[in-house]
Amino acid sequence: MDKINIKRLAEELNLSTSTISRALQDSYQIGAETKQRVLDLAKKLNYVPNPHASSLGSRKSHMIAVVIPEVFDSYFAQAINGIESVTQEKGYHVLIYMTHEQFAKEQAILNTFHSGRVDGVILSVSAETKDMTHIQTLHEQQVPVVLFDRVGEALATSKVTTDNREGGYAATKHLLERGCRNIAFLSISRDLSIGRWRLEGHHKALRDYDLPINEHYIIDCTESDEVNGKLIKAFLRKHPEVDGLIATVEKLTISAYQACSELHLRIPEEVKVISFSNSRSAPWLNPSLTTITQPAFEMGKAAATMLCKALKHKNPASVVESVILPSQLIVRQSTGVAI
Amino acid sequence: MDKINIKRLAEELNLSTSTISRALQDSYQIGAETKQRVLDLAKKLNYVPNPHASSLGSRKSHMIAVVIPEVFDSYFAQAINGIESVTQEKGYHVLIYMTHEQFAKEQAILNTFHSGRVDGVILSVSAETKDMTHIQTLHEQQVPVVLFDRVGEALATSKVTTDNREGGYAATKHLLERGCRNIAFLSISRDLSIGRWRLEGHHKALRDYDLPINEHYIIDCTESDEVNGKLIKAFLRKHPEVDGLIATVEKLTISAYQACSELHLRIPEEVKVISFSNSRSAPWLNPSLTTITQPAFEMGKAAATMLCKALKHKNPASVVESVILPSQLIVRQSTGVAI
DNA sequence: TTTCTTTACGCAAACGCTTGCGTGATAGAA
DNA sequence: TTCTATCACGCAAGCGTTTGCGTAAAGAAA
Repeated sequence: MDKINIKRLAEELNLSTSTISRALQDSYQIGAETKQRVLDLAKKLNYVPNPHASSLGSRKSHMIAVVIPEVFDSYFAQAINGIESVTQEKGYHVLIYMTHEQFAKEQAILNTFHSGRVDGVILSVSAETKDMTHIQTLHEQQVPVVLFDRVGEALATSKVTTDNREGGYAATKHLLERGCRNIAFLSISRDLSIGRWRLEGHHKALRDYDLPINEHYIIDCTESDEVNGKLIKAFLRKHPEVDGLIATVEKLTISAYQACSELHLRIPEEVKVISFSNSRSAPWLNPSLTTITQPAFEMGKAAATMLCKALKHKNPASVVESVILPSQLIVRQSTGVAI
Repeated sequence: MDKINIKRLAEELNLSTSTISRALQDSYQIGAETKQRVLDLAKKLNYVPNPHASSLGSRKSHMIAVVIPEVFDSYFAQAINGIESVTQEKGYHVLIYMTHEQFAKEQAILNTFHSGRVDGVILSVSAETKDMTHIQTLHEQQVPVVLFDRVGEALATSKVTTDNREGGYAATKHLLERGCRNIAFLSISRDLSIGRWRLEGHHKALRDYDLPINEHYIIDCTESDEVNGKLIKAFLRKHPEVDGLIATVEKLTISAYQACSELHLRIPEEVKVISFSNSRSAPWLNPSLTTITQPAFEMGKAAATMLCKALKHKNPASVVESVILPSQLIVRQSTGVAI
């Protein structure tokens, strides 16, 4: 499987490289049929033009820079800061992409990384992602990828995670110790390893306390805050016995608070809430929020460090390592402590 | 002023391009003296190697991609989302840089944009930035830049801002109507246009209400949350008459809440707080926070749209436009409303 | 039929830098 | 003095596209 470039396409189709180039650009100078042939072969061979050659030739990079003072609050924002803290000193530039939790977008994005657009990838998979072959493929083409936070466990790539099982366990244990007996678990995705581990920790804690595991107490949330709010509200109305809520991601907390507020359920008196969260404002919420917080900045830093290290290697994709950073339980009012 | 490239350097110094290239890479193959000559000339000519040519030649891009599901909360994170929403559909890739509020970093970053690393720039200047020539220079070299939020007003570039004066006015007016008479203004930078306008609106409101303008009530905050907390605390202790606080940026709110908490000052009873903020958790703070909020997502979107539009032009840097988006006063408990 | 347009494509020169290999000097070793 | 390293640099072939210009073929106009 040698280099697949424009010349290769040209030979294969008995055309000149210029024709290929123009066909790919949908130039008016190229006949419809020829265009189609080119497009077909390109797709078949999974051809992605080399962006640097394009940029060099055309004098346009198709890149725009966003320069901002800072970005904080919320897990990923902090992680980006961590990443940037090492990349900038190592002389790397960072491109940023959002999958919006869509598998298709994630695939499309990773697909543009083939012809050397980037030297490496730091990725946190989308909630929809089950199939990991697009990551595997990238890895096989020697572009190193380090997964962080939301990882694909089967993948033989570098990983940075937190002790999610322990986190789920600690969260549940804390609620149990505060007297909760009917704990609902707000989940974003059953597929995400992160969610699975947290759930497993949750179950383990329940077992350790000889409590039953109730499938109905696991609420599968969606992308939409609005929908989630309704979901949680409906759930709480249907299950008035529920006295504890575990939000597996930050955003669900807001929906939960909102739902409780609308139902006039008092936190923590009637329902206690704990969340996996990295929000700086957790201490200042009403009531202040008990959290399991991850070392977001450090995780970003670790991911970037691992990637940069790999990149110095002759065979970057071959150097894989994993770290698991500890998360931290921070007790506040939402689980019923006095000030 | 023609193209300044490696060949040009070579001719100028009577060396070969390979020598130049190696000298710039600090290769062991090049003598110290020669290296220095090259470096000197490069600096003198403000030479920046073309990254695409480098990447093409060396087969490494020095770029890493960060792919994440989403990033929300806080102004810049939301703005990035807005930017990405248009760039992804227009086929641009976005590089992200953090200045950490340092002028030197901002300069250094923009400096790498010369040899076409990017087609355009979306920038929000750092708090330290007074001199705007680095931006001007970029603009003159035909790389279009659109300033957003924190702009340099003298610059003839595109801009996206909010009606900061009106915001400052509205915030002050609101506090005055709630009965405040001694309002402190927490500022991050006197240089930032954004701060100046907000302050001006603040002053105008005071004048309209026939109240004196007290210079001592303007607190110049720093980068450090810790320092800011102390600053505010010390201020409040020294000025017990102060009954209103305007935080010009989100992060100062946390420091303010903290300071009040430590001094056992009750919000809103003793001190009312209003903040320019985009935090999603504002409604859930304790007490919930009255805010002037900017349309962050829309601003990012507008900036990216303007940039993309300019980029289609033959002479991108020449197309400049400005939009001013309205901010919104959202009244909550921190300024004393009942639930 | 001749001439003029289109249409559809190929040629080849950039684009600006990297890098393997080669080579003349200089220096130390024998 | 001769031989062998080492040093310091130049040659030139890439890297994979883009694009201005040229042209054969085919159809339209005359």
